[in-house]
Amino acid sequence: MANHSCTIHPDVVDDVTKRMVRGETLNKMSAFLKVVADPTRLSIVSALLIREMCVCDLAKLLNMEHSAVSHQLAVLRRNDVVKVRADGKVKYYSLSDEHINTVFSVTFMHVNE
Amino acid sequence: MANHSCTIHPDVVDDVTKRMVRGETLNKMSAFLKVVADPTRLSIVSALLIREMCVCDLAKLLNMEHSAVSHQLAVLRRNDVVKVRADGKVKYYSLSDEHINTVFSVTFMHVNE
DNA sequence: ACGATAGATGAACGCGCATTCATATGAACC
DNA sequence: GGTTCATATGAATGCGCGTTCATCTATCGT
Repeated sequence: MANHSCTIHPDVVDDVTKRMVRGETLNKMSAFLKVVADPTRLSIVSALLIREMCVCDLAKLLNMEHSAVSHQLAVLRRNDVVKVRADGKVKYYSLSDEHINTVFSVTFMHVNE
Repeated sequence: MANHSCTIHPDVVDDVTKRMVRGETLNKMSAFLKVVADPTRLSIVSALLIREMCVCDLAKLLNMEHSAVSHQLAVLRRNDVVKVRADGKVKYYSLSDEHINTVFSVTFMHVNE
């Protein structure tokens, strides 16, 4: 893939290759960040940080169709960002992990310089 | 956009609407997360966490073309994730912010359960 | 000044993925 | 059992964006 090798510091490349995070771990990290990077899903996270909510209220809150909300919740569920609690026909979603909270907070601080 | 309103808990919707992060702040957060969510850019961040590097070495390290690396570095630069130091014709990139470090670490812990 | 090397940038292709539409499941109430 | 309400899911469309190719700028050495 790479063209004419013009590596300036082979020793640096070797050293970093050994020590950096890569492979499957990096793919998983990328996948997780992609999940929360989507504006719609980040809105959902932002709401669930305050309290658990049902799909119906989330749809109203975000001014979206139920279907779209449900699709995004499925993505969040598959990636263990949210968990579900059923109460009759209503299903309540909440965050499943403290890490989400931390990532959200740090990102919030970052964009506010 | 939303269809027949079937809101179950109007009070909850009102409350969360007032307290949740939204609007421009949320867009900025989403944009930042998208930037670091890309596998290629996350690899670059992973490498720069260890030490500053030049484009040439990064290309070798990631087995990519210089052009692709340069494009991604431009994205990272525009979003204040990395900063540049010029030394002759060689340019050394490094992370510009401690927040990146935190987001990376927390994400790493998250994917390792 | 000229060639060589490091990097940047513009344009275009191609794919991943979010939204939409339509339909399906599943629980509650009669 | 059938209807209604809350949510889920499958298929199809459309667009954002990462990669590639080609070109351009800038800096060093001679």
